[in-house]
Amino acid sequence: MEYKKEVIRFIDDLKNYLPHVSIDCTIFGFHDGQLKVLLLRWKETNDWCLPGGRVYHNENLDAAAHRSLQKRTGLSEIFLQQFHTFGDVIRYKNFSVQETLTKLGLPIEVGMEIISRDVSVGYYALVEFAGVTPTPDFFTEECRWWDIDQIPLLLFDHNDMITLALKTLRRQLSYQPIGYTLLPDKFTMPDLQQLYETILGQTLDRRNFQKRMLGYGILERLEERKIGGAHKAPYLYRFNKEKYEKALSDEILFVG
Amino acid sequence: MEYKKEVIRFIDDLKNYLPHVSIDCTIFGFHDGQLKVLLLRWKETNDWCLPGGRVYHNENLDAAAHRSLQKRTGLSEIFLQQFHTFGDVIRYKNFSVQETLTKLGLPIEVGMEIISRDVSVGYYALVEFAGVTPTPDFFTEECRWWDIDQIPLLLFDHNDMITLALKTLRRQLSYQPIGYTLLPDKFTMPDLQQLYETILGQTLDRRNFQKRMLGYGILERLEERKIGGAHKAPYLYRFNKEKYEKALSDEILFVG
DNA sequence: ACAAAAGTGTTCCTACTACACCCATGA
DNA sequence: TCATGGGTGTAGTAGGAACACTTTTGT
Repeated sequence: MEYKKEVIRFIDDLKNYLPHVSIDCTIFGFHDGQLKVLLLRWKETNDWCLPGGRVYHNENLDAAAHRSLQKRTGLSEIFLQQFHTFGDVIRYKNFSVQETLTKLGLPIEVGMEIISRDVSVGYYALVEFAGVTPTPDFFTEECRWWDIDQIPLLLFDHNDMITLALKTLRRQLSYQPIGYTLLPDKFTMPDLQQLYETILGQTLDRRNFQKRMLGYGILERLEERKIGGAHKAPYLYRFNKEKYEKALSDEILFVG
Repeated sequence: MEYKKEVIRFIDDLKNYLPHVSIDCTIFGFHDGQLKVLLLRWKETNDWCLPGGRVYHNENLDAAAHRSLQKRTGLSEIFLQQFHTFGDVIRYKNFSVQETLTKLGLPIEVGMEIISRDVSVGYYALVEFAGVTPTPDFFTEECRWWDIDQIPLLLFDHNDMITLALKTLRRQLSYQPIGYTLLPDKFTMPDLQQLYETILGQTLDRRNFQKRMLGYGILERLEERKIGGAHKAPYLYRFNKEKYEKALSDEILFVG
């Protein structure tokens, strides 16, 4: 009964959105030396997909992406970047509408909305792992992080989206700094290096990496700390926000 | 009478397209040492804009872009690249619907369609200037090239689109070769250099430029020719298509 | 013969790469 | 005390940048 009410509300809500336009977000997080992506599992199924959303009639595209992301992660200020719009007619690989609707107990009306041909604008986000509260949405009952190299077969064309998001992120790394929104406020140089190595999928020289990073002048060194770890205690660093923003807009050539 | 019939056909045709989704193309050409963009002038007005189009319900986004472009330029095989999707609610700067509809003698029904909130996918194309037959569409009566640095104030957010298209093109130049579709089949090294200089907006060293270009192994030198010009006759070159395509997909680091 | 453009090669310097030793800490 | 990881500096090298003279052709 309660569920039925929700469905009605959902269908009603659809009128408020632009038809045929959707957004999907590849949300990158970093934890335990692993690059991770936030995925959702549909109710009553074992099918996973990217978090997404729709756009209100009077809402900017970027605002819609931020709104969706905020709902899924609880975060409001995040690095969010549009990277590609997916507009093929056939975007529904690995997806049996009939089956899913039956499992969800949804009327065909909803199904038609779901499978209506959408042009989907792809965004990727870089968020601080620890600050995220994964939250499922109406269609889904589980929301959790997946290691980037263990992503299962996803619904729709979402595997392609993640692949292209990662490719774009890697390229972005070559002309913009990264890390401000992926790392906690204070972090060590090895932390930062591990992040870069994980994104790029290759190891980097410790000394050269440090030289380069410091050379860009966007880092501030604090006191020694990093208590708790074994071995020699590494320094903690923090991004200088102003200089970081400037480097972002200047598109300085970075790691390549 | 004939006009009225066309309007009816136009309105009827709208049903075949995805609502709220459009595409716009920044078509770059190169002539007389100038980078140029193809613009359209609306009937009965002095308002210019980018060529664009809509997407059929069963048509891929890229296909729609190619189709629109083909209509405007007569070219079918062109380099076409999606670069950004423009999704702000307010994309209608410099545009008085009322006034324009009156001038065009169009019913309000058409006006509503025109000003309905669209998410527009931006593409840019690189075409060979000489091969293009600029062709106006239903709403426009003039279609011609404009020098990139003399673009007037355009309708909608089309000035922003051109700016971002050029920025993306410049960046693309740093990791992909350019020129295959912008230059005629045979061209001289100074031609190619002029193209690069025009796009980048800066002069380059003749010798270093030649060394680098030849170094990438995508050019074939032909016989001396380039008849007609004064002074020493430069060699003609041609792109090696296979190697060019490979360089495109490899994303080798190029001029930066 | 001269002016204007094109062909070609070398030197210089910067920036990235590779690499080794010492220090701090927990077990 | 030893193993592990972190802090730091230097030498080598490859590739981009700067640069000059000769050749061709039309006027």
